[in-house]
This record gives sequence, C-alpha cells and structure tokens, in this order.
Amino acid sequence: MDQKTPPDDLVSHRRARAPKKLRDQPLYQQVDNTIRRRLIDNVWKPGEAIPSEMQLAAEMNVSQGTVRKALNDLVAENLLYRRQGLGTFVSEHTEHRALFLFFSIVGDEGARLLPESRVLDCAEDIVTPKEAERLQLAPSEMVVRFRRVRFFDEIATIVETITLPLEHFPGFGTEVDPPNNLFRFYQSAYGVTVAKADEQLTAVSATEEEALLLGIDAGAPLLEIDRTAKMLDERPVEWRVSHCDTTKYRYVAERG
Amino acid sequence: MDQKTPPDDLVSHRRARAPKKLRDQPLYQQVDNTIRRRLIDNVWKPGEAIPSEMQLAAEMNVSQGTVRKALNDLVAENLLYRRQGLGTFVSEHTEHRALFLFFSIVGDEGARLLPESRVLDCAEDIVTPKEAERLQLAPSEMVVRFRRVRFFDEIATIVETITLPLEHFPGFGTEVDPPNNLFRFYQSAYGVTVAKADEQLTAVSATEEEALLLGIDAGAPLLEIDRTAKMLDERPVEWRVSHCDTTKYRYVAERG
DNA sequence: CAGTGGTCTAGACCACGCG
DNA sequence: GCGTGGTCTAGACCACTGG
Repeated sequence: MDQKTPPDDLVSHRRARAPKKLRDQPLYQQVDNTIRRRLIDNVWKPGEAIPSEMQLAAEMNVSQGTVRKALNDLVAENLLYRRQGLGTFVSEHTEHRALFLFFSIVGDEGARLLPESRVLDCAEDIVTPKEAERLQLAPSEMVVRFRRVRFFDEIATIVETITLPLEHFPGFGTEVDPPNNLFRFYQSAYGVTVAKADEQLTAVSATEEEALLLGIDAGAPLLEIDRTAKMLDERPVEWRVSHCDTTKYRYVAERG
Repeated sequence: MDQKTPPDDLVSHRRARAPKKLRDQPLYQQVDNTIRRRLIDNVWKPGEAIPSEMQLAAEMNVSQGTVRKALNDLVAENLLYRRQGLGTFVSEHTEHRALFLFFSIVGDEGARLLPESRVLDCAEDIVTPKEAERLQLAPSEMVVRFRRVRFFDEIATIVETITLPLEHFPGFGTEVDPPNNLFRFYQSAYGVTVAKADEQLTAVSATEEEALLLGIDAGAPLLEIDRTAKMLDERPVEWRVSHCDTTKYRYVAERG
C-alpha cells in the first residue's frame, strides 16, 4: 500500500481537498489524541485494559506501528502501562503511584512512606480570590476547604490546607470524611483523575498554631509546598498548601 | 532477511553458543550503550553532530529503525537533540539548557533569569566527611570549596557553598576565577559534562552572616537546596548547598 | 495453545536545510 | 538536488501470560 490510501476515520478531512502539501497533524498524534480523549471522557476507566494494538489499528485504519508509537508516548506520560502477554491498561492511583508520582517527602534513608492524616476542620465556603486564581473559578463559586495534620511514624510533620471546587466534589466533607489517600478517593468516588501537578516551594515561619500542632517553636522554618493538581485536560481540581517540618523529612527532586 | 543474521560487531557473542533461548540485552539497548559510552568518553563532543542514522546502522550492523529507537531514547534523556534536515547533535550547556534543566528558581511572573554572582571566598582543602559522602571521595582527597552570593535584578537572593573534587578540576579557583555559568565552564575548560542532579529541599533559619549578606533578619526562613550534580556515568562532580530567600523568588517543580 | 506486547527489519514517501 | 531526520506501513519472530 502507498503511504496512505486515506484512512477514513481519523483523517477524512486530510487531503480531502488538498492534492498535495497541507501538513496536518501526524497520524500517531491523531491516534494519541483520540485515546487521550477517551481517557478524559472515562470511556476506558482506570485499571481497565484498553483494546489491543491490532484492534485499535483496525478501528482507526492505521498500521499497528503507528498505534504503538502513540501508546508508547502515553506510557511515557504515565497515563497507561503495558504488560507483555497481558495488554495495555489505564493507570490508576494505587498507593504506589500516589507515592512515587505525587509524593516527594522522604526520610533520612530515602524510604518513602505515606503519612497518616488527622483532619482538623472542614467546611464549604465561597472562594477567596487566591483560590479562584489557582482553581480557575469564577469569584462566586463554592469550594470545600479543609485542613489536616499528617504524621510520619506518629510524628506530626505536615500541616496542610486543601481546597476543592464543590462543582466537581458534591457532598465532599459533609456526607463523607476525607480519607488518607485523597487522589484515589477522587478517582473512585468522583471519577476525577489527577494526572499532573505544579508545585512551588518556599520557606516560611511557623505560626503559633502550626508550632503547637507540630510540636516545634513558633517562628521555626517550614517548607511550604504550594501545589495545584490538574486533570488530564489540564483543568485544576485541587489546591493544596502544605507546611512541612523538614528536620526529619526532606523534599526530593531529580533533574536532568 | 531473518530477524537477525547475527550482526557481527555488537552481538558477536549473542547466540554464538546458544542455538535458542538465552535472552541478552535488546539490540537497541546495545546501540544505546555504545553511543552513551562514546559520549562519556568524549568521542563525540558537546555541540558536534554525530554520524547519521544510516552511518551508525551500517557501522553497527543493525537496521536504521533500531538505531532510531536508541537515538530517540537518548533524545528523551536530553543527551542528544535532532534537527530535521541537519543531523543529530550532542547537547551542551547553553544558557538555555542550564536555565531550564538545572535551574528552578523563578520570579512571581514565572520568568526565568540566570542570576549574577559574586564570589566570597575560595580555597583548596581536605574533604569533610559530609563532602566525601556526597562526592564519593576517599577521606583524604582534596577539594576546592567556594562560596558565592547570587543576585536577581541586583537583589541578593542566594548564598551558596560549592565543593568540587580537585581531581577533576585541577587549578580551579587558584588559576582562574569561577565564572557565573559554572556548568558550561566545567564542560569547556575541564571536559566535565553535568548530565543530571539530585536535589533535597529543606527549610532552615538564616545565620547572622547570611542575614547580613541577604539583607534580611537573622533567623528568617530560607529554602535550602542540597544538590549533587553527576556526570553521564553517574559519578558525582559537584556538591552545592544553596540557601535562598524565597520572599521574591520561588522554586518550581512539575510532577506527573 | 492463542493472543498480547516487545524487538527487528526493509522500504516507502515527506519535510527540512543547505549548497 | 541531495542528505538529513520524521512519518508510516507491512510483516517477521520472540517472550510472556493465561486458559
């Protein structure tokens, strides 16, 4: 077959009116976008297997190799994972994934532990200007706001404030208690999958209240992590400001 | 051709004594390693073009597609970059690369600027135990240790201490002054290419001296970035501890 | 055993940069 | 025009998983 006997589905417009030239998006990008769309729309749900390469190739009228390139790109983004002999699966927020993809606090030996949590307070409210900016909400929208203390090995280490747009999380905090692994809960209870997060780190001084909660002196230095978590389509769904006592635990990153 | 009429160079041993079974490394991995080795050994230097896919494929007796997979993996690691119609090139520490790959401090508007630097002191010395651990040196080895203040828009923002193993940087600090863009200097003057870095972030209190240098109060919270920079072969080459005043500038990261 | 993904090849055409 | 990388296809065999 010539490079393309126009594959109908994806590229019905491609070269329909253009005998030559006219560079569209590459085929594998169109496949990528199609699959991405289905993930966003929850057509394929976290944990489930998606169709095989051959099936996708047949459906989209492209070669297996083209589908493979798209799939491998999505695997590189951690949206899918593949197991030889089994199939291709939609990533989910298991303990492990939450730990290694979205949690960067480790102990002196580099061991990662998911901390325990105790909720301090929780209420619905109108967005503050800052929250509206971070969550891209209109000035009058409602949010759920709650604070909690997090413990590593029984030692209070983090105080954090979390804000969620009520629109995506109806009944949150009033009908149910926030569990420890929030991302997994967002996914299972609300169908909201967190795919990426932007973080800004600064150093701040502990307030009186924080000092009391963490068992340290007021004014002691704390690491502030200001994090906006986003869905697959880049829409922000959670704003979290964490104040961490870094005397026993540190934030780690790898660059390059 | 059958999947492999044993390509001589890379896999002379592969299936030499094994009629079946015996899984070695995939071919594209062997190609990857061969190229990586040449980068480590400076056979191909930063900024230079490496041979074309066809040439490499011919040299290593594999198909163009196999070479391509290896090259694309190396591009994903930022060790190479490719320009259509031109060729494949070894990455170098340009201002841009230094800025976006190894520098994470940005202003309120997210704009990235490379700060100016003023060196405070610089001397050769025997390693401390901490330095020996970070740089993986024997207890009696010599290092160069220097401190500097860094300025964004004329405002002192960072105080940092940098330690280099003298072995890799003979004459550093005594015969030449440390320039502002260190990574580029390591590369051009010593042939040392920094390929990755591990960072640990904590919050600390400003010492009297730091407070004076940064124009803040003693005890004010500072962001400490403890960074070990490594070469292509993972050997550490620089240890840097930066104390940053994050009232005007922040550390940013992206996860997921 | 059949079906999945993983590796490898061969060859086509396209888009780009340069002489 | 020629050589580079970029996209796409077709088809082979291997390795793993499950029934």
